[in-house]
Amino acid sequence: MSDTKLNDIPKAYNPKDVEDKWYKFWEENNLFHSEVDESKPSYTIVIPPPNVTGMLHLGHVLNNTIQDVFVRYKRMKGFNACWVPGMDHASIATESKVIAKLKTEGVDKYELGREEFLNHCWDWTEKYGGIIISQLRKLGVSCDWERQRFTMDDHYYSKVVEAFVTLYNEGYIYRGYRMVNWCPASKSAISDEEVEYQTKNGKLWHFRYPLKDGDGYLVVATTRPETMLGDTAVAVNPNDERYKHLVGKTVILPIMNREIPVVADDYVDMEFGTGVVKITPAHDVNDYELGKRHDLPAINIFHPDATGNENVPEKYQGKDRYEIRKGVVADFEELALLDKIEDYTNKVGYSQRGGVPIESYLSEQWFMKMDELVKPAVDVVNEGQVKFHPEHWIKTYQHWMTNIRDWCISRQLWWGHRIPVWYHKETKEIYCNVEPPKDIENWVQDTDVLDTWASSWLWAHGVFTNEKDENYYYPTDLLVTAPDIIFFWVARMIIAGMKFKGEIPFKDVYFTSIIRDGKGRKMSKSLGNSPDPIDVMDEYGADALRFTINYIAPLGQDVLFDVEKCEIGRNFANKIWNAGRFLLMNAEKIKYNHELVDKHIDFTDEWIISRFNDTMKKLNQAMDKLEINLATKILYSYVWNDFCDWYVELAKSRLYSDNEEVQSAVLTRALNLFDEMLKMIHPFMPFISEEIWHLLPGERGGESISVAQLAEVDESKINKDVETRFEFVRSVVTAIRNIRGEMNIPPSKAINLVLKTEEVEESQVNYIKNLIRASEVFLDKNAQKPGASASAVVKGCDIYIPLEGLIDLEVEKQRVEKEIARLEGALKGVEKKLSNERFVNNAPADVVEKEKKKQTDWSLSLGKLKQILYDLK
RNA sequence: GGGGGCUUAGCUCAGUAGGUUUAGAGCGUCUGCCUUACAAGCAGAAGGUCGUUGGUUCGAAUCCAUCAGUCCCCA
Repeated sequence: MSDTKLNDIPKAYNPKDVEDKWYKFWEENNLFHSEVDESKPSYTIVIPPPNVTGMLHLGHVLNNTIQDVFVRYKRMKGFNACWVPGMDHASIATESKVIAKLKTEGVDKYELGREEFLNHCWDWTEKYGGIIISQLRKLGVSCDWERQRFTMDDHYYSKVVEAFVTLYNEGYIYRGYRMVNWCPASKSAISDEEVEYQTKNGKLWHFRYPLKDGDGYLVVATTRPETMLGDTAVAVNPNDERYKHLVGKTVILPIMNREIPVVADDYVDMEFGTGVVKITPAHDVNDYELGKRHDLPAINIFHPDATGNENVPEKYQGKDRYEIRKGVVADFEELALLDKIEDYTNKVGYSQRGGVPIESYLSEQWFMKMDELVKPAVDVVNEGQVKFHPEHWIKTYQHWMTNIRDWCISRQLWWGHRIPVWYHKETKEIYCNVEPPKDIENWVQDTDVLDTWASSWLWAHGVFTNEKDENYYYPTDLLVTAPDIIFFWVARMIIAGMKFKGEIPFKDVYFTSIIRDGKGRKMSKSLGNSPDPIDVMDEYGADALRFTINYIAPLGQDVLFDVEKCEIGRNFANKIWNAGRFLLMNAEKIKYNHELVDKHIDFTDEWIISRFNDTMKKLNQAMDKLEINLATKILYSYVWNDFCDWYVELAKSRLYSDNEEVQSAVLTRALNLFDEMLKMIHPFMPFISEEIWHLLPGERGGESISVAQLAEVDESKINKDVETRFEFVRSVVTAIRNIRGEMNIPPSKAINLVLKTEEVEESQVNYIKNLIRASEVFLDKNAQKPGASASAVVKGCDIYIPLEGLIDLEVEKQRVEKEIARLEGALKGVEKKLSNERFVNNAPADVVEKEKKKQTDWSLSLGKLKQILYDLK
């Protein structure tokens, strides 16, 4: 019971006053901590660990709000809910940021050395890791903070290394000298998935390569002139009549003055350029393959940072690849071997993290053989053990899985899980184990670390630090993630789950919308179109942001976000606040008495109870199907339309009655319904629901709404008959409000009402009277229409409003004519159906019955309206 | 080139299982209201031949095909 007075409850809801307070309360009381409890079913979510380098953005807000809604909902449904938070070390992203920071201080990574550099990374982690976590708290997430994990935690680190050793021992991991995607910025290999293709307006340079014997030359076209320094052949298509006679001949590679052969290969596209292509096996994947077929040498021309190495002319050594490009083109011009330059649009692969064009680069790397490993992961998705929402992502997943190539898992970086492999200084023997070799002085460890995703793929079980927990919480229930990491993470987690646990990592995968700005553009720092969620929460409240983002984010489609849209959530919060305020205000004068909760019940109470149960049922169904967007709409419409617009308005007459027991019964019931409604709201808007819940009189059971239990649906209370009785009242009231509106009769002006009907109950009439502010209502089954009056027909009931002196006959005629036209149109449609023999014979009987009923009802109403119109003329 | 999504009111989107009056909501627009919970509000209204063409069906926004436009992923 609260001693808050009305004066203490502000007219408008102010989230600032309440949000921090309740988060502190939840955390201090450790309400979201979960322990193994075999007597209860678990409901587990592992957070997609945000990068330590990151700041909270709207994508996180959507993603984490969805997780929180499900966790809170399940907690309130009696599950042992556990949401494990954590962070990802984000090897390449973090390392490049730390390098950039050190650079501003004039410090170089290599001068610093591995140990020192890692210390800086840990400092960075301490500093920025905390930011995103505290930002998440502001959003109200009910994570189990005692279980917070980091991919570089000792325990997790061990699991990653163990996984490597296992796969190595089983032959899934091997080392090889191969062509990889190379990021010159981070000087590391990256995986296929870390390459992003961008369309660029470039040039196509046509170079002349002189033939060794005799006159003439071949013209090759290239988008990358600088690579010609590493050319070891030119190639043509074997079917190309233009060049058949030249196959086997030799050309002189300009600048390098190297003799290189003309080879024939099907790979060459006769349509591209001149049909002659230069072959650089060391710097192009296709050329590499072609080179292997023709036994060509591969000449590497770049240092790891994509500057020229010892294999290029001295003037280009140490120069950047784009400077070399300029130089090479100039050289060709000078040699009179530049044929022409064309504009050309092509796709250039960029390093996702490094932000620079990648190189295809030959190097020694570690790879994971994927073809066997993916099989169980393909099956569990096909069989529906792991369900995708929306389902259509299955196709994308399966397509990727069945075309998968070996995964390059080594990175030439320091921040991350170091590859547990040592090489013997003398024998060059390879040792792979969790523990370093005993005679460590004779070995050197591999300097590379693992791809971040080769650590986070263990997240679903790796976050649990003992077997008891792992067995209880794993498989987890739900993974909520953006679709752009379906390959990086989702697919690989399923692979890892099947491989290391023999079980799926999660039962459902919810792919969130991608947030765009109001114009449909991706949120990006450079565009400056990405609002800071913290500012948004400061302005509108966390609840408002949470509700809004779910309200506007349909499953599986992009969501166009504008800060102003948060008004939806803010206004909704204000509505809830004021409904509460109204009830609490009355509770100061009227006694809350739980014993009266079932007393003085009429059809409006039964109606709202019916609506409540129906809503709860639909909400449960929506949540079961992971249709959170639908759930917000169900909730919104119940709260605003049913509860506030109608039920509260209907309840007023009895709250203001002179019977204290009636007052008490109505208020008690309303407060209890409001309580249940707050619980329904709570997973979506945890702060405001908690705040008001504590102001409610009566025993509310428990210290926090967040651990209260949602009402069970009582099917027997979903009452169609009662809903019909209510609908009659609503229709009559709406019809009369329409008349008031169209006739410009202000609300302050009292009216009288005549209802010509036999089937209306006194209580219905009373509610109608109150809601339309009628001074008198006359009930008469034989009523005659008063002279100057406005009329309507609702469900066979004639409504007359005498409007002597107020009525504009012309307006009234138009009103009635409009309604007649509408009904005639509708009737025509029905009659067309009913006159179609095939419809009557083939359609299900109940459908035909329904149409017949419509015909009868509308004909009746139409007849009455025509009479009314006739009288008006 | 392959795959996927989307196209419904001025805008953003719902439309679950083909039959819910002649398709709904929010925002915006228009009209009237500071009606003692809420102007962040209340009441009312206008506004759509559901992208095209065809097919299946007694019946299509809904299922199928085609085309067009648009966005994304993969190569």
